[in-house]
Amino acid sequence: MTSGREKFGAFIRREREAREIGLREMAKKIGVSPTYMSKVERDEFAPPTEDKVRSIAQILECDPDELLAMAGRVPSDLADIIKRHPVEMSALLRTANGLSAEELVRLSREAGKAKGK
Amino acid sequence: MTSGREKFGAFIRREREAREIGLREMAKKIGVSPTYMSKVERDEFAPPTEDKVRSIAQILECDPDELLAMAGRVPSDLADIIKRHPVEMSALLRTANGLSAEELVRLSREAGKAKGK
DNA sequence: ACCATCGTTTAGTGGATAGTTGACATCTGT
DNA sequence: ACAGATGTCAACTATCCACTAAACGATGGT
Repeated sequence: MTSGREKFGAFIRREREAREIGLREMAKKIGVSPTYMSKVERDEFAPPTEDKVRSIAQILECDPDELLAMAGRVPSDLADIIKRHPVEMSALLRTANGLSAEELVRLSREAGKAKGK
Repeated sequence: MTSGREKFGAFIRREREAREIGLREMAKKIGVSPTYMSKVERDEFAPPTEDKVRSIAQILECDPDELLAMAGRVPSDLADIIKRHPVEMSALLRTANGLSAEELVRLSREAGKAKGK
């Protein structure tokens, strides 16, 4: 099994059709050719660059971070954050790995408190 | 501080020379040509792939996460972790941004407690 | 003097990434 | 009937990326 998760292309096709946007219209808004869009939506081509994925997220009104994850990309601002404190952030992420979504939210709140001081 | 602004190439050259390892020897251990090594160390070429950066870190006995950060790369295991909970992890990282190293260590311990249950 | 070793220069390669163009069949409304 | 919009196919292409080969000049030891 490649992944239990839905593929990037399949997801955006479904969401696009749900919003009754044509493939050509979508392609135009993003700034790519319809052909390319078609191949991406059928997962025949890899997902496009970060800026285009963000643009898609905006059009489909879905979370950019989630869509970028589906695209197999780390949001560039997160990459920058990690770069500022590589050792501590790596440790944090590795420890946070395996926590549930709820626990992660709690942890974020904890971080927010430290910051708010 | 482990100088935040030093370039990848300059850093590994300094560390390599400090350990009295020849450029050719280093290149051989990593599995690249001396030519390439030379250019990388003078920051004329971009840092190599993750596996080679990790191999360099081991030879120079320095932190792989830190070296990968200097190389402008996000460790692939961290990318995977983010991918598992994109929304929560993105929120966590963005909130954690701006915290000091000490506060980040405290936060990691907090995460460890939630996990250790 | 010799030459081995050092890092460097010049020039190039093979594969991946991120797309494009133009023609094509298939529906849909008038 | 046919005009227009829909998605799709085959066939490129351009630019990076990650790296190599061969020859080069400077340095140090015997």
